[in-house]
Amino acid sequence: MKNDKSDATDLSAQIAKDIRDSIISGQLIVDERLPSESELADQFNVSRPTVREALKRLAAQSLIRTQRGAFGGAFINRIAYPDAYGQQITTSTLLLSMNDISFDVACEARFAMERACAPLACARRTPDHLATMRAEIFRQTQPGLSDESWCASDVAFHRALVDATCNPVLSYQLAGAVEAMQPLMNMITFTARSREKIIDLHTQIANAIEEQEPAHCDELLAALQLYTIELAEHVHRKRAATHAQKT
Amino acid sequence: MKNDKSDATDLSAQIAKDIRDSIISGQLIVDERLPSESELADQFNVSRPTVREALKRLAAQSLIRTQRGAFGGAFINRIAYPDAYGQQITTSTLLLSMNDISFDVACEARFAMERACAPLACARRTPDHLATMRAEIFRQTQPGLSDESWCASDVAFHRALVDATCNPVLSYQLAGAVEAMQPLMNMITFTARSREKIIDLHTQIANAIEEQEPAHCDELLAALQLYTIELAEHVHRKRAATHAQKT
DNA sequence: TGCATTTTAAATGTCAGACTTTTAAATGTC
DNA sequence: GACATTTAAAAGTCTGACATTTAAAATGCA
Repeated sequence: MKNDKSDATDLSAQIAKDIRDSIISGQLIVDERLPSESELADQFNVSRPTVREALKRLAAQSLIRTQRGAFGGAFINRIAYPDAYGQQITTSTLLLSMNDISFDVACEARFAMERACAPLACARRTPDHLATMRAEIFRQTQPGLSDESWCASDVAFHRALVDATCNPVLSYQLAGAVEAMQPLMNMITFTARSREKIIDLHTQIANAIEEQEPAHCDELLAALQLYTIELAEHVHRKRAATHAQKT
Repeated sequence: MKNDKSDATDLSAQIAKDIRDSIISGQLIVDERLPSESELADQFNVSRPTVREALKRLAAQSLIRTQRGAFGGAFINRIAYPDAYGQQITTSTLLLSMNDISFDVACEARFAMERACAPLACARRTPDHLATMRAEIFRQTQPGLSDESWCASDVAFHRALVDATCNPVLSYQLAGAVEAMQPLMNMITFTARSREKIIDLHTQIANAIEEQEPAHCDELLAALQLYTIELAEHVHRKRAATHAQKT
Protein backbone atom coordinates (compact mmCIF):
# COMPACT_ATOMS: atom_id res chain seq x y z
CA MET A 1 0.00 0.00 0.00
CA LYS A 2 2.68 2.48 -0.97
CA ASN A 3 1.90 5.53 -3.01
CA ASP A 4 3.51 5.95 -6.39
CA LYS A 5 4.28 9.69 -6.54
CA SER A 6 5.59 11.38 -9.67
CA ASP A 7 2.00 11.68 -10.96
CA ALA A 8 0.44 14.99 -11.77
CA THR A 9 -2.93 14.09 -10.23
CA ASP A 10 -4.14 14.95 -6.77
CA LEU A 11 -2.86 12.95 -3.88
CA SER A 12 -6.35 11.96 -2.87
CA ALA A 13 -6.98 10.52 -6.35
CA GLN A 14 -3.73 8.58 -6.22
CA ILE A 15 -4.47 7.18 -2.81
CA ALA A 16 -7.98 6.22 -3.85
CA LYS A 17 -6.58 4.46 -6.89
CA ASP A 18 -4.05 2.64 -4.74
CA ILE A 19 -6.69 1.29 -2.42
CA ARG A 20 -9.14 0.62 -5.23
CA ASP A 21 -6.55 -1.49 -7.04
CA SER A 22 -5.94 -3.44 -3.87
CA ILE A 23 -9.63 -4.17 -3.61
CA ILE A 24 -10.08 -5.17 -7.24
CA SER A 25 -7.01 -7.39 -7.20
CA GLY A 26 -8.33 -9.12 -4.13
CA GLN A 27 -5.55 -8.08 -1.77
CA LEU A 28 -8.21 -6.55 0.44
CA ILE A 29 -11.15 -8.81 1.05
CA VAL A 30 -14.76 -8.09 1.92
CA ASP A 31 -15.45 -6.79 5.42
CA GLU A 32 -11.76 -6.31 6.08
CA ARG A 33 -11.04 -3.11 7.97
CA LEU A 34 -8.71 -0.50 6.54
CA PRO A 35 -6.30 1.23 8.91
CA SER A 36 -7.77 4.29 10.62
CA GLU A 37 -7.63 7.61 8.84
CA SER A 38 -4.70 8.76 10.96
CA GLU A 39 -2.78 5.58 10.28
CA LEU A 40 -3.43 5.86 6.56
CA ALA A 41 -2.29 9.48 6.71
CA ASP A 42 0.98 8.32 8.22
CA GLN A 43 1.39 5.47 5.76
CA PHE A 44 0.84 7.66 2.72
CA ASN A 45 2.63 10.64 4.22
CA VAL A 46 -0.30 12.98 3.79
CA SER A 47 -2.70 14.74 6.09
CA ARG A 48 -5.93 13.30 7.37
CA PRO A 49 -8.21 15.50 5.22
CA THR A 50 -6.43 14.20 2.12
CA VAL A 51 -6.98 10.62 3.22
CA ARG A 52 -10.60 11.43 3.93
CA GLU A 53 -11.08 12.79 0.42
CA ALA A 54 -9.66 9.55 -0.94
CA LEU A 55 -12.01 7.50 1.22
CA LYS A 56 -15.01 9.54 0.14
CA ARG A 57 -14.14 8.78 -3.47
CA LEU A 58 -14.20 5.08 -2.68
CA ALA A 59 -17.41 5.43 -0.69
CA ALA A 60 -19.05 7.08 -3.71
CA GLN A 61 -18.35 3.93 -5.67
CA SER A 62 -19.70 1.75 -2.86
CA LEU A 63 -16.27 0.17 -2.49
CA ILE A 64 -16.09 0.92 1.23
CA ARG A 65 -18.46 1.78 4.03
CA THR A 66 -17.51 3.69 7.14
CA GLN A 67 -18.59 3.27 10.70
CA ARG A 68 -18.09 5.75 13.49
CA GLY A 69 -17.12 5.08 17.03
CA ALA A 70 -14.56 2.85 18.70
CA PHE A 71 -13.60 -0.13 16.54
CA GLY A 72 -15.25 1.68 13.67
CA GLY A 73 -13.41 2.65 10.53
CA ALA A 74 -13.56 1.97 6.84
CA PHE A 75 -14.51 -1.52 5.75
CA ILE A 76 -14.34 -3.11 2.34
CA ASN A 77 -17.92 -3.25 1.20
CA ARG A 78 -19.58 -6.19 -0.46
CA ILE A 79 -21.17 -4.56 -3.48
CA ALA A 80 -24.77 -5.70 -3.47
CA TYR A 81 -27.19 -5.59 -6.38
CA PRO A 82 -29.03 -2.45 -5.22
CA ASP A 83 -25.75 -0.51 -5.04
CA ALA A 84 -24.71 -1.77 -8.45
CA TYR A 85 -28.15 -0.95 -9.90
CA GLY A 86 -27.91 2.57 -8.58
CA GLN A 87 -24.50 3.23 -10.05
CA GLN A 88 -25.42 1.65 -13.32
CA ILE A 89 -28.59 3.70 -13.65
CA THR A 90 -26.93 6.99 -12.74
CA THR A 91 -24.12 6.47 -15.21
CA SER A 92 -26.32 5.21 -18.02
CA THR A 93 -28.87 7.96 -17.59
CA LEU A 94 -26.26 10.69 -17.76
CA LEU A 95 -24.41 9.03 -20.61
CA LEU A 96 -27.58 9.05 -22.68
CA SER A 97 -28.72 12.53 -21.74
CA MET A 98 -25.34 14.20 -22.16
CA ASN A 99 -24.13 12.75 -25.42
CA ASP A 100 -27.00 13.50 -27.77
CA ILE A 101 -27.45 9.84 -28.49
CA SER A 102 -30.29 9.35 -30.91
CA PHE A 103 -33.47 7.85 -29.62
CA ASP A 104 -33.19 5.10 -32.22
CA VAL A 105 -29.77 3.96 -31.06
CA ALA A 106 -30.73 3.86 -27.41
CA CYS A 107 -34.00 2.15 -28.24
CA GLU A 108 -32.27 -0.42 -30.40
CA ALA A 109 -29.82 -1.26 -27.64
CA ARG A 110 -32.54 -1.60 -25.08
CA PHE A 111 -34.80 -3.82 -27.14
CA ALA A 112 -31.93 -5.93 -28.42
CA MET A 113 -31.07 -6.81 -24.84
CA GLU A 114 -34.65 -7.21 -23.81
CA ARG A 115 -35.31 -9.60 -26.67
CA ALA A 116 -32.34 -11.60 -25.46
CA CYS A 117 -34.27 -12.09 -22.23
CA ALA A 118 -37.42 -13.40 -23.86
CA PRO A 119 -36.46 -17.09 -24.18
CA LEU A 120 -35.22 -17.26 -20.60
CA ALA A 121 -38.22 -15.39 -19.29
CA CYS A 122 -40.55 -17.79 -21.07
CA ALA A 123 -38.76 -20.76 -19.59
CA ARG A 124 -38.55 -19.56 -16.03
CA ARG A 125 -41.26 -17.01 -15.30
CA THR A 126 -43.03 -17.60 -12.01
CA PRO A 127 -46.65 -16.70 -11.17
CA ASP A 128 -45.26 -13.71 -9.28
CA HIS A 129 -43.62 -12.30 -12.37
CA LEU A 130 -46.77 -12.75 -14.39
CA ALA A 131 -48.82 -11.14 -11.63
CA THR A 132 -46.56 -8.10 -11.63
CA MET A 133 -46.87 -7.76 -15.39
CA ARG A 134 -50.65 -8.07 -15.28
CA ALA A 135 -50.89 -5.57 -12.45
CA GLU A 136 -48.86 -2.99 -14.37
CA ILE A 137 -50.94 -3.54 -17.48
CA PHE A 138 -54.03 -2.98 -15.38
CA ARG A 139 -52.59 0.22 -14.00
CA GLN A 140 -51.91 1.36 -17.54
CA THR A 141 -55.59 0.98 -18.44
CA GLN A 142 -56.65 3.49 -15.79
CA PRO A 143 -57.98 6.64 -17.41
CA GLY A 144 -56.36 9.95 -16.58
CA LEU A 145 -53.01 8.40 -15.70
CA SER A 146 -50.31 11.07 -15.83
CA ASP A 147 -47.54 10.72 -18.39
CA GLU A 148 -45.09 10.28 -15.55
CA SER A 149 -47.01 7.44 -13.93
CA TRP A 150 -47.53 5.85 -17.31
CA CYS A 151 -43.79 5.79 -17.98
CA ALA A 152 -43.03 4.49 -14.51
CA SER A 153 -45.48 1.67 -15.02
CA ASP A 154 -43.97 0.94 -18.40
CA VAL A 155 -40.55 0.61 -16.78
CA ALA A 156 -41.98 -1.63 -14.07
CA PHE A 157 -43.56 -3.88 -16.68
CA HIS A 158 -40.32 -4.29 -18.57
CA ARG A 159 -38.34 -4.87 -15.42
CA ALA A 160 -40.72 -7.65 -14.48
CA LEU A 161 -40.07 -9.19 -17.88
CA VAL A 162 -36.33 -9.01 -17.30
CA ASP A 163 -36.59 -10.30 -13.75
CA ALA A 164 -38.54 -13.27 -15.07
CA THR A 165 -35.28 -14.61 -16.47
CA CYS A 166 -34.38 -15.40 -12.86
CA ASN A 167 -30.86 -14.31 -13.69
CA PRO A 168 -29.82 -11.49 -11.35
CA VAL A 169 -26.78 -10.62 -13.45
CA LEU A 170 -29.00 -10.10 -16.46
CA SER A 171 -31.43 -8.05 -14.37
CA TYR A 172 -28.59 -5.88 -13.20
CA GLN A 173 -27.22 -5.28 -16.67
CA LEU A 174 -30.64 -4.51 -18.06
CA ALA A 175 -31.66 -2.22 -15.22
CA GLY A 176 -29.40 0.49 -16.56
CA ALA A 177 -30.63 0.15 -20.10
CA VAL A 178 -34.31 0.19 -19.22
CA GLU A 179 -34.26 2.90 -16.56
CA ALA A 180 -31.88 5.11 -18.46
CA MET A 181 -34.36 5.23 -21.32
CA GLN A 182 -37.05 6.74 -19.14
CA PRO A 183 -36.03 10.39 -19.54
CA LEU A 184 -36.02 9.89 -23.29
CA MET A 185 -39.38 8.16 -23.15
CA ASN A 186 -40.76 11.01 -21.09
CA MET A 187 -40.31 13.29 -24.07
CA ILE A 188 -42.94 11.31 -25.91
CA THR A 189 -46.49 12.36 -25.17
CA PHE A 190 -48.64 9.29 -25.17
CA THR A 191 -52.08 9.84 -26.60
CA ALA A 192 -54.99 7.67 -25.50
CA ARG A 193 -54.74 5.96 -28.85
CA SER A 194 -51.05 5.14 -28.59
CA ARG A 195 -51.44 3.97 -25.02
CA GLU A 196 -54.13 1.60 -26.12
CA LYS A 197 -51.89 0.08 -28.73
CA ILE A 198 -49.03 -0.32 -26.28
CA ILE A 199 -51.29 -1.90 -23.69
CA ASP A 200 -52.42 -4.36 -26.32
CA LEU A 201 -48.83 -5.29 -27.08
CA HIS A 202 -48.01 -5.57 -23.39
CA THR A 203 -50.94 -7.92 -22.93
CA GLN A 204 -49.86 -10.07 -25.81
CA ILE A 205 -46.30 -10.14 -24.49
CA ALA A 206 -47.49 -11.23 -21.06
CA ASN A 207 -49.59 -13.92 -22.71
CA ALA A 208 -46.67 -15.15 -24.79
CA ILE A 209 -44.52 -15.40 -21.70
CA GLU A 210 -47.21 -17.18 -19.76
CA GLU A 211 -47.74 -19.64 -22.60
CA GLN A 212 -44.00 -19.98 -23.04
CA GLU A 213 -43.81 -18.99 -26.68
CA PRO A 214 -40.42 -17.27 -27.04
CA ALA A 215 -40.62 -16.81 -30.78
CA HIS A 216 -43.93 -15.01 -30.56
CA CYS A 217 -42.67 -12.95 -27.65
CA ASP A 218 -39.68 -11.90 -29.74
CA GLU A 219 -41.92 -10.78 -32.58
CA LEU A 220 -44.08 -8.76 -30.21
CA LEU A 221 -41.07 -7.04 -28.68
CA ALA A 222 -39.84 -6.20 -32.18
CA ALA A 223 -43.25 -4.73 -32.93
CA LEU A 224 -43.18 -2.70 -29.73
CA GLN A 225 -39.73 -1.38 -30.63
CA LEU A 226 -40.93 -0.33 -34.08
CA TYR A 227 -43.99 1.37 -32.66
CA THR A 228 -41.96 3.19 -30.00
CA ILE A 229 -39.56 4.52 -32.61
CA GLU A 230 -42.50 5.55 -34.77
CA LEU A 231 -43.99 7.55 -31.90
CA ALA A 232 -40.65 9.21 -31.20
CA GLU A 233 -40.26 10.14 -34.84
CA HIS A 234 -43.68 11.70 -34.82
CA VAL A 235 -42.75 13.86 -31.85
CA HIS A 236 -39.49 14.74 -33.54
CA ARG A 237 -41.18 15.81 -36.77
CA LYS A 238 -43.71 17.90 -34.90
CA ARG A 239 -41.03 19.66 -32.90
CA ALA A 240 -38.97 20.31 -36.02
CA ALA A 241 -42.04 21.87 -37.65
CA THR A 242 -42.75 24.26 -34.80
CA HIS A 243 -39.08 25.13 -34.67
CA ALA A 244 -39.07 25.97 -38.37
CA GLN A 245 -42.12 28.16 -37.86
CA LYS A 246 -40.28 30.24 -35.28
CA THR A 247 -37.34 30.98 -37.58
CA MET B 1 -29.50 24.12 -3.97
CA LYS B 2 -30.54 24.02 -0.32
CA ASN B 3 -29.63 21.15 1.95
CA ASP B 4 -32.36 19.09 3.47
CA LYS B 5 -31.06 18.42 7.00
CA SER B 6 -32.79 16.05 9.40
CA ASP B 7 -30.94 13.14 7.79
CA ALA B 8 -28.68 10.87 9.74
CA THR B 9 -26.05 10.67 6.99
CA ASP B 10 -22.88 12.72 6.67
CA LEU B 11 -23.14 16.25 5.50
CA SER B 12 -20.79 15.57 2.62
CA ALA B 13 -23.03 12.75 1.42
CA GLN B 14 -26.10 14.98 1.61
CA ILE B 15 -24.41 17.78 -0.26
CA ALA B 16 -23.15 15.37 -2.92
CA LYS B 17 -26.67 14.01 -3.31
CA ASP B 18 -28.06 17.51 -3.60
CA ILE B 19 -25.70 18.44 -6.39
CA ARG B 20 -25.98 15.04 -8.07
CA ASP B 21 -29.75 15.38 -8.19
CA SER B 22 -29.39 18.80 -9.74
CA ILE B 23 -27.17 17.34 -12.43
CA ILE B 24 -29.41 14.38 -13.17
CA SER B 25 -32.53 16.50 -13.29
CA GLY B 26 -30.85 18.80 -15.75
CA GLN B 27 -30.82 21.91 -13.56
CA LEU B 28 -27.07 21.99 -13.98
CA ILE B 29 -25.93 21.54 -17.54
CA VAL B 30 -22.73 20.27 -19.05
CA ASP B 31 -19.66 22.49 -18.70
CA GLU B 32 -21.45 24.81 -16.31
CA ARG B 33 -19.30 25.93 -13.42
CA LEU B 34 -20.32 25.26 -9.85
CA PRO B 35 -19.76 28.02 -7.27
CA SER B 36 -16.33 27.96 -5.68
CA GLU B 37 -15.72 25.74 -2.70
CA SER B 38 -15.91 28.68 -0.33
CA GLU B 39 -19.18 29.86 -1.83
CA LEU B 40 -20.65 26.37 -1.62
CA ALA B 41 -19.50 26.17 1.98
CA ASP B 42 -21.44 29.35 2.71
CA GLN B 43 -24.51 28.18 0.80
CA PHE B 44 -24.68 24.85 2.59
CA ASN B 45 -23.53 26.27 5.92
CA VAL B 46 -20.62 23.89 6.26
CA SER B 47 -16.87 24.20 6.15
CA ARG B 48 -14.76 23.96 3.06
CA PRO B 49 -13.32 20.50 3.80
CA THR B 50 -16.85 19.14 4.00
CA VAL B 51 -17.70 20.65 0.64
CA ARG B 52 -14.50 19.23 -0.77
CA GLU B 53 -15.44 15.75 0.40
CA ALA B 54 -18.76 16.11 -1.38
CA LEU B 55 -17.05 17.25 -4.58
CA LYS B 56 -14.61 14.33 -4.44
CA ARG B 57 -17.56 11.96 -4.27
CA LEU B 58 -18.96 13.49 -7.42
CA ALA B 59 -15.57 13.43 -9.10
CA ALA B 60 -15.30 9.70 -8.36
CA GLN B 61 -18.47 9.21 -10.41
CA SER B 62 -17.12 11.39 -13.22
CA LEU B 63 -19.96 13.83 -12.66
CA ILE B 64 -17.64 16.80 -12.28
CA ARG B 65 -14.09 17.70 -13.15
CA THR B 66 -12.03 20.30 -11.32
CA GLN B 67 -9.57 22.80 -12.62
CA ARG B 68 -7.11 24.73 -10.55
CA GLY B 69 -6.15 28.34 -10.86
CA ALA B 70 -8.04 31.57 -11.33
CA PHE B 71 -11.37 31.05 -13.07
CA GLY B 72 -10.95 27.37 -12.33
CA GLY B 73 -13.38 25.41 -10.21
CA ALA B 74 -15.68 22.44 -10.52
CA PHE B 75 -17.42 21.94 -13.84
CA ILE B 76 -20.22 19.59 -14.74
CA ASN B 77 -18.56 16.87 -16.74
CA ARG B 78 -19.88 15.38 -19.94
CA ILE B 79 -19.69 11.68 -19.20
CA ALA B 80 -17.95 10.11 -22.16
CA TYR B 81 -17.96 6.46 -23.13
CA PRO B 82 -14.50 5.67 -21.71
CA ASP B 83 -15.54 7.00 -18.29
CA ALA B 84 -18.76 5.04 -18.40
CA TYR B 85 -16.93 1.88 -19.52
CA GLY B 86 -14.54 2.20 -16.63
CA GLN B 87 -17.23 2.59 -14.02
CA GLN B 88 -19.29 -0.18 -15.52
CA ILE B 89 -16.37 -2.60 -15.58
CA THR B 90 -15.23 -1.82 -12.04
CA THR B 91 -18.72 -2.26 -10.63
CA SER B 92 -19.52 -5.40 -12.61
CA THR B 93 -16.22 -7.04 -11.83
CA LEU B 94 -16.60 -6.51 -8.12
CA LEU B 95 -20.26 -7.48 -8.15
CA LEU B 96 -19.37 -10.82 -9.71
CA SER B 97 -16.31 -11.50 -7.59
CA MET B 98 -17.88 -10.54 -4.27
CA ASN B 99 -21.24 -12.25 -4.46
CA ASP B 100 -20.33 -15.85 -5.25
CA ILE B 101 -22.34 -15.74 -8.41
CA SER B 102 -22.16 -19.07 -10.16
CA PHE B 103 -20.20 -19.28 -13.34
CA ASP B 104 -23.28 -20.55 -15.15
CA VAL B 105 -25.41 -17.55 -14.24
CA ALA B 106 -22.76 -15.04 -15.28
CA CYS B 107 -22.04 -16.97 -18.44
CA GLU B 108 -25.72 -17.18 -19.32
CA ALA B 109 -26.13 -13.44 -18.89
CA ARG B 110 -23.11 -12.67 -21.00
CA PHE B 111 -24.01 -14.96 -23.87
CA ALA B 112 -27.66 -13.94 -23.81
CA MET B 113 -26.62 -10.36 -24.41
CA GLU B 114 -23.96 -11.29 -26.90
CA ARG B 115 -26.43 -13.33 -28.91
CA ALA B 116 -28.65 -10.29 -28.97
CA CYS B 117 -25.84 -8.54 -30.82
CA ALA B 118 -25.48 -11.18 -33.51
CA PRO B 119 -28.19 -9.99 -35.91
CA LEU B 120 -27.02 -6.38 -35.75
CA ALA B 121 -23.38 -7.37 -36.07
CA CYS B 122 -24.17 -9.42 -39.17
CA ALA B 123 -26.02 -6.52 -40.71
CA ARG B 124 -23.49 -3.80 -40.02
CA ARG B 125 -20.02 -5.29 -39.56
CA THR B 126 -17.32 -3.40 -41.43
CA PRO B 127 -14.10 -4.85 -42.84
CA ASP B 128 -12.32 -3.36 -39.82
CA HIS B 129 -14.39 -5.36 -37.39
CA LEU B 130 -13.80 -8.54 -39.34
CA ALA B 131 -10.08 -7.78 -39.50
CA THR B 132 -9.92 -7.40 -35.74
CA MET B 133 -11.70 -10.68 -35.23
CA ARG B 134 -9.41 -12.50 -37.66
CA ALA B 135 -6.34 -10.96 -36.06
CA GLU B 136 -7.38 -12.12 -32.61
CA ILE B 137 -8.14 -15.61 -33.90
CA PHE B 138 -4.67 -15.66 -35.45
CA ARG B 139 -3.14 -14.60 -32.17
CA GLN B 140 -5.01 -17.42 -30.47
CA THR B 141 -3.39 -19.97 -32.78
CA GLN B 142 0.10 -19.02 -31.63
CA PRO B 143 1.66 -21.85 -29.64
CA GLY B 144 2.81 -21.20 -26.11
CA LEU B 145 0.41 -18.33 -25.56
CA SER B 146 0.01 -17.71 -21.84
CA ASP B 147 -3.38 -18.25 -20.26
CA GLU B 148 -3.55 -14.56 -19.54
CA SER B 149 -2.88 -13.50 -23.11
CA TRP B 150 -5.32 -16.10 -24.34
CA CYS B 151 -8.09 -14.69 -22.19
CA ALA B 152 -7.27 -11.12 -23.16
CA SER B 153 -7.46 -12.09 -26.81
CA ASP B 154 -10.74 -13.86 -26.17
CA VAL B 155 -12.15 -10.67 -24.66
CA ALA B 156 -10.85 -8.63 -27.60
CA PHE B 157 -12.52 -11.00 -30.05
CA HIS B 158 -15.86 -10.75 -28.33
CA ARG B 159 -15.61 -7.00 -28.02
CA ALA B 160 -15.01 -6.75 -31.74
CA LEU B 161 -18.17 -8.78 -32.24
CA VAL B 162 -20.12 -6.41 -30.04
CA ASP B 163 -18.61 -3.32 -31.61
CA ALA B 164 -19.66 -4.65 -35.00
CA THR B 165 -23.23 -3.75 -34.07
CA CYS B 166 -22.15 -0.13 -34.59
CA ASN B 167 -24.29 0.75 -31.61
CA PRO B 168 -22.16 2.47 -28.97
CA VAL B 169 -24.82 2.11 -26.30
CA LEU B 170 -24.85 -1.63 -26.82
CA SER B 171 -21.05 -1.70 -26.76
CA TYR B 172 -21.06 0.17 -23.50
CA GLN B 173 -23.59 -2.11 -21.87
CA LEU B 174 -21.81 -5.23 -23.03
CA ALA B 175 -18.37 -4.00 -22.02
CA GLY B 176 -19.19 -4.61 -18.39
CA ALA B 177 -20.58 -8.06 -18.99
CA VAL B 178 -17.70 -9.26 -21.15
CA GLU B 179 -14.82 -7.75 -19.19
CA ALA B 180 -16.28 -8.64 -15.83
CA MET B 181 -16.28 -12.28 -16.85
CA GLN B 182 -12.54 -12.31 -17.40
CA PRO B 183 -11.52 -13.06 -13.81
CA LEU B 184 -13.92 -15.98 -13.81
CA MET B 185 -12.62 -17.16 -17.16
CA ASN B 186 -9.09 -16.95 -15.85
CA MET B 187 -9.87 -19.73 -13.43
CA ILE B 188 -10.29 -22.10 -16.35
CA THR B 189 -7.08 -23.64 -17.61
CA PHE B 190 -7.32 -23.97 -21.34
CA THR B 191 -5.65 -27.07 -22.69
CA ALA B 192 -4.31 -27.13 -26.23
CA ARG B 193 -7.28 -29.30 -27.13
CA SER B 194 -9.91 -26.93 -25.71
CA ARG B 195 -8.22 -23.92 -27.26
CA GLU B 196 -8.38 -25.63 -30.62
CA LYS B 197 -12.08 -26.18 -30.29
CA ILE B 198 -12.70 -22.59 -29.25
CA ILE B 199 -10.60 -21.26 -32.11
CA ASP B 200 -12.66 -23.36 -34.46
CA LEU B 201 -15.87 -21.85 -33.08
CA HIS B 202 -14.42 -18.34 -33.24
CA THR B 203 -13.52 -18.90 -36.88
CA GLN B 204 -16.99 -20.12 -37.70
CA ILE B 205 -18.51 -17.16 -35.86
CA ALA B 206 -16.37 -14.72 -37.80
CA ASN B 207 -17.38 -16.47 -41.01
CA ALA B 208 -21.06 -16.32 -40.13
CA ILE B 209 -20.79 -12.62 -39.43
CA GLU B 210 -18.89 -11.99 -42.62
CA GLU B 211 -21.46 -13.92 -44.61
CA GLN B 212 -24.26 -12.25 -42.69
CA GLU B 213 -25.96 -15.37 -41.38
CA PRO B 214 -27.42 -14.33 -38.03
CA ALA B 215 -29.20 -17.62 -37.35
CA HIS B 216 -26.03 -19.60 -37.81
CA CYS B 217 -24.09 -17.10 -35.74
CA ASP B 218 -26.62 -17.51 -32.94
CA GLU B 219 -26.24 -21.29 -32.99
CA LEU B 220 -22.47 -21.00 -32.84
CA LEU B 221 -22.62 -18.65 -29.88
CA ALA B 222 -24.95 -21.06 -28.12
CA ALA B 223 -22.46 -23.84 -28.80
CA LEU B 224 -19.63 -21.71 -27.45
CA GLN B 225 -21.62 -21.00 -24.32
CA LEU B 226 -22.28 -24.70 -23.78
CA TYR B 227 -18.65 -25.58 -24.29
CA THR B 228 -17.48 -22.82 -21.94
CA ILE B 229 -19.78 -24.05 -19.20
CA GLU B 230 -18.63 -27.61 -19.83
CA LEU B 231 -15.01 -26.55 -19.37
CA ALA B 232 -15.85 -24.69 -16.18
CA GLU B 233 -17.69 -27.69 -14.80
CA HIS B 234 -14.71 -29.86 -15.51
CA VAL B 235 -12.47 -27.51 -13.55
CA HIS B 236 -15.03 -27.42 -10.77
CA ARG B 237 -15.25 -31.21 -10.52
CA LYS B 238 -11.49 -31.55 -10.49
CA ARG B 239 -11.14 -28.97 -7.75
CA ALA B 240 -13.87 -30.63 -5.70
CA ALA B 241 -12.06 -33.94 -6.07
CA THR B 242 -8.70 -32.63 -4.84
CA HIS B 243 -10.47 -30.87 -2.02
CA ALA B 244 -12.19 -34.10 -0.96
CA GLN B 245 -8.82 -35.87 -1.03
CA LYS B 246 -7.41 -33.38 1.46
CA THR B 247 -10.17 -33.93 4.02
C1' DT C 1 -0.31 50.67 -31.55
C1' DG C 2 0.86 45.89 -30.81
C1' DC C 3 3.30 42.34 -28.83
C1' DA C 4 5.85 40.21 -24.95
C1' DT C 5 6.48 40.06 -20.15
C1' DT C 6 5.24 40.55 -15.48
C1' DT C 7 2.03 40.93 -11.93
C1' DT C 8 -1.91 39.63 -9.51
C1' DA C 9 -5.96 37.66 -7.81
C1' DA C 10 -8.85 33.74 -7.56
C1' DA C 11 -9.31 29.22 -7.17
C1' DT C 12 -8.05 24.47 -5.91
C1' DG C 13 -4.70 21.49 -3.24
C1' DT C 14 -2.66 20.53 1.13
C1' DC C 15 -1.62 20.76 5.92
C1' DA C 16 -1.94 21.07 11.21
C1' DG C 17 -4.54 20.93 15.09
C1' DA C 18 -8.57 21.19 17.72
C1' DC C 19 -13.15 19.92 18.93
C1' DT C 20 -17.66 17.01 18.60
C1' DT C 21 -20.18 12.90 18.21
C1' DT C 22 -20.74 8.18 18.03
C1' DT C 23 -19.96 3.59 19.50
C1' DA C 24 -18.57 -0.56 21.63
C1' DA C 25 -15.76 -2.50 24.91
C1' DA C 26 -14.22 -2.35 29.68
C1' DT C 27 -15.37 -1.48 34.23
C1' DG C 28 -18.09 -1.03 38.19
C1' DT C 29 -22.27 -1.73 40.98
C1' DC C 30 -26.24 -4.04 42.67
C1' DG D 1 -25.29 -12.53 36.38
C1' DA D 2 -27.65 -8.26 34.76
C1' DC D 3 -27.59 -3.60 34.29
C1' DA D 4 -25.54 1.08 34.47
C1' DT D 5 -21.36 3.89 33.93
C1' DT D 6 -17.03 5.08 32.24
C1' DT D 7 -13.68 5.35 28.73
C1' DA D 8 -11.09 5.35 24.65
C1' DA D 9 -10.92 5.04 19.73
C1' DA D 10 -12.46 6.50 15.56
C1' DA D 11 -15.07 9.13 12.21
C1' DG D 12 -17.18 13.74 11.44
C1' DT D 13 -16.54 18.64 11.47
C1' DC D 14 -14.48 23.23 11.88
C1' DT D 15 -10.94 26.96 11.63
C1' DG D 16 -7.26 29.03 9.66
C1' DA D 17 -3.27 28.92 7.24
C1' DC D 18 -0.11 28.20 3.37
C1' DA D 19 1.25 26.25 -1.39
C1' DT D 20 0.38 25.87 -6.13
C1' DT D 21 -1.70 26.70 -10.34
C1' DT D 22 -3.68 29.46 -13.81
C1' DA D 23 -5.57 32.90 -16.71
C1' DA D 24 -6.69 37.50 -16.92
C1' DA D 25 -5.12 42.11 -16.24
C1' DA D 26 -1.47 45.36 -16.00
C1' DT D 27 2.78 46.84 -17.44
C1' DG D 28 6.79 47.64 -20.30
C1' DC D 29 8.97 48.11 -24.53
C1' DA D 30 9.72 48.62 -29.43
